[in-house]
Amino acid sequence: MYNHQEIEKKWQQRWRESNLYQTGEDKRKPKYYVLDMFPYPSGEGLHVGHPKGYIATDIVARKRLLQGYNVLHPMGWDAFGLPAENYALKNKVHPRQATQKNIATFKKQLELLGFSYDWEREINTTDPEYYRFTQWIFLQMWRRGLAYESYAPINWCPSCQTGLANEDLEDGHCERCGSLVEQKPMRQWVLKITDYADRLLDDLDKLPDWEEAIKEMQRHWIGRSSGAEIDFKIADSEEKITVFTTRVDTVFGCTYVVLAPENPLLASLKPKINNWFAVEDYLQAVKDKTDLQRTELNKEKTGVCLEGVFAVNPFNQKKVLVYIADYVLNSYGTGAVMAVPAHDERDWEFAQKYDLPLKQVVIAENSASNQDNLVTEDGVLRDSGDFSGLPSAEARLKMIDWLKQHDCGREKINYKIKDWVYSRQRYWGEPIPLIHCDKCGVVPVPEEQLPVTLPEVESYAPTGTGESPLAAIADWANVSCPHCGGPAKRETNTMPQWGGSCWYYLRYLDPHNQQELVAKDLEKYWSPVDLYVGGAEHATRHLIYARFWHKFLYDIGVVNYEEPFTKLQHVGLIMGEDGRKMSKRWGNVINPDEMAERFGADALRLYEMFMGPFDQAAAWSTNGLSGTRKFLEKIYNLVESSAKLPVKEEKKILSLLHKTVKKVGEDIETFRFNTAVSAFMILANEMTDYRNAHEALPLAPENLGILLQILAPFAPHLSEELWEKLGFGGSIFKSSWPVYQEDLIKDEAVTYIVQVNGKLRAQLSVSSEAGEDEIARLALADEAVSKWLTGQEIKKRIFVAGRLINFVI
RNA sequence: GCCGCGGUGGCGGAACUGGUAGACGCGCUGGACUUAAAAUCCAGUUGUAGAGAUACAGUGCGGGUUCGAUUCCCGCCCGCGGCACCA
Repeated sequence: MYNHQEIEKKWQQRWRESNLYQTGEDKRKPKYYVLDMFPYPSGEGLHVGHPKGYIATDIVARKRLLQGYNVLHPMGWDAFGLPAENYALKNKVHPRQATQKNIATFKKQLELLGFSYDWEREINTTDPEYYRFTQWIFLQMWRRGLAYESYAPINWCPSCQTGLANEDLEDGHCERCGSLVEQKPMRQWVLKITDYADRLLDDLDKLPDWEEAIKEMQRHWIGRSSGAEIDFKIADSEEKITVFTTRVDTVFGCTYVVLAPENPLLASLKPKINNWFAVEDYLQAVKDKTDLQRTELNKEKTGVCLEGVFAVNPFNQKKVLVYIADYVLNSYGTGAVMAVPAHDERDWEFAQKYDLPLKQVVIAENSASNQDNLVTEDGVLRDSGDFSGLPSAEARLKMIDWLKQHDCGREKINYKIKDWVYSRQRYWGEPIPLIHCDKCGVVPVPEEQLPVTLPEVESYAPTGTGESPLAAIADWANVSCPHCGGPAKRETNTMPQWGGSCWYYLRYLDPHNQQELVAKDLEKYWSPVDLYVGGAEHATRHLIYARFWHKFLYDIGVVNYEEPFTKLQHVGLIMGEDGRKMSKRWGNVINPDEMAERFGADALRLYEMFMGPFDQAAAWSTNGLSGTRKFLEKIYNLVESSAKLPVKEEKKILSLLHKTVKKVGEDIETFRFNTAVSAFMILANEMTDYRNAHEALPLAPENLGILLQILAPFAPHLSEELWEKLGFGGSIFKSSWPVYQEDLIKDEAVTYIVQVNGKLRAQLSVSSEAGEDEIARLALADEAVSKWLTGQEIKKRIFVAGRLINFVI
């Protein structure tokens, strides 16, 4: 009887006691670094979806172990962040205590599933010994001008009472709590990720083993577009309006210019504006709109003309009208556009509404546009002075040259990605290691004084004033300036959730190093991460941030490689049995502990891999889990009966075993675990059928051992147990990954299909040596084939070696 | 609107570079064992017609290329994910 509870407990204990999963350091062996995205230890514990990715990495890690690699397979905790803090607030416990408790739960759950983590290397982002280096990296960025103070309006979550980065928004709402986010001007620390935008974009091409989908998401997020800035002088004034455009070629079609309502230029234009009251009304109306209302898709465009103000097109000296309108964003480009209604959809809509003139200057063949007088694609220029007759692409280059020569414009590249708002007005995060001195300005905390630890506070509730709760701790916040010794104040904002996860994969390489974040030789040996598995939701957050920090660390010589993660694989979600996302709210959460208890961790591991393609979402089915459980029972019974039954080694099954070794090996590499599990099942079914029919086992014990070796990464507990039962001795993971034999895989007989006009009419089993003519002769002799051919002329014969023969009549 | 992914039995899904559609699993139906049930084992399970051999239809829809299309091309529909007035 297969007693999974006993077996799994026994082997988990043995693995622990023998330190089986301690990372190998034998420098003669090749290395393999397999990494999971470390979890945020929430109060709810793991549900059955979390381990899916961990099972896959565990399979790969165990296979590499059997293949003789030094395998690094660590786990840790991304434990700073709002949920722990909110939980702590509600339950009046310190976030540290809540976090510790949650980590203990998570760890226990992970151990129940039999993962091969090296717990010696466990890390925790909230450990001061860890975050001293998070702070250290921040300081290096500050020193190089990559961290700066900004007073620009930022996203503010009124419920979490903190500023947020662009990446923290979903549909204009706070990603954490769902509240509508407001714009609020306040002092913030911001990281200059835009300095790295080009490299973050271009280097994606150096990552062939990243899924195209994720790279595409990052490309869009970075959103590089190249074009030009053009200066429009204001008539009878020293002021000018600079616009950004990707379509300089349409500049002769510009019939007006539009400023974003927030554009600061408006204030200096005020004296010239004849209808200031109307303008003020409009500004007020815009202000009253939420961001969502403003960006609503089908909203009709609105705006107000600045009467009395004219902008001058530098190319033809034409005076055009100036508008303000909220379809122009102040946060992108220059906060001003030249409007070319004949060649831009938005300008076209606006011009229709306000009856503004339209001038076509690009003629495109086969224009796809179905709106009158709107041509958005490239073409050939006309009515464009010296540039008439040029194709758009060429015109753009020449016109940018012209702008440079006449000093009224320049080439310009814009990005959608914004600098990373990096400070939070909350308690449970890494303190930002800076000090404000009235005399010396911003002064870094000396590196030997790191970490700046979080102080104990009475209340970690957010203040809502834009200041962190840390500001209220006078004896922590008030310090003397490290520079001049005078009275000074600590920076009291903390770092965001995503800070600690930007470099954690480096800390695993050298987790106890007190001197530096990672020793050079260890970094050189283990980097980069060979395989990184996690959810696609991190595509434009963690994965961009981490790449940014990594490139910075490369620039300052801390790491050797420009990209941290060689291969990235995303894991599809596991949904509830009702097809909805697993959540307490729907009551459809399945707990892995309970499933492991009932069916066994091995059956659970196998089932999660069997559910479907690894990267696709799939709905949970406890019935499905009973299927992989039955499969394991079959394996158990087969091996057990080997003690009682004679062995009659069967060539066909031995061949199937070797085919399975090949298939499973390949499927693990390509993340097609579902078909690997299916291959195991086919083999087990064949063996069981044989045993039932012949009262004998078709495979000798050493061949059963091969089966166990390839099964071991999937079902480690059972494989160990049966390995021991067969008397092999020692852990199965100290053995090696089997090599399949080509000669055993080759089939002696091949099944040919016989088609007439492409329709299947018969099957032929022939020797793999047989040639085309022989097969044709055999096929024609077959009654099932000949009856379709009598009285017909065979026009053509198609032969595919090893597969089919097709007669065309 | 743009970008990406997907649509195959009652369900989850197989099918390598165009070559036996529905592997494997779940569920269901019938049978064996049992006083009975569960478990287990055996058989069946895309639809239509037929007792049956078999025939025809069939991979979201409509066309096309091909001896042959789930696979390639053109035009649509639907679902999921991302971005979204980005000039």
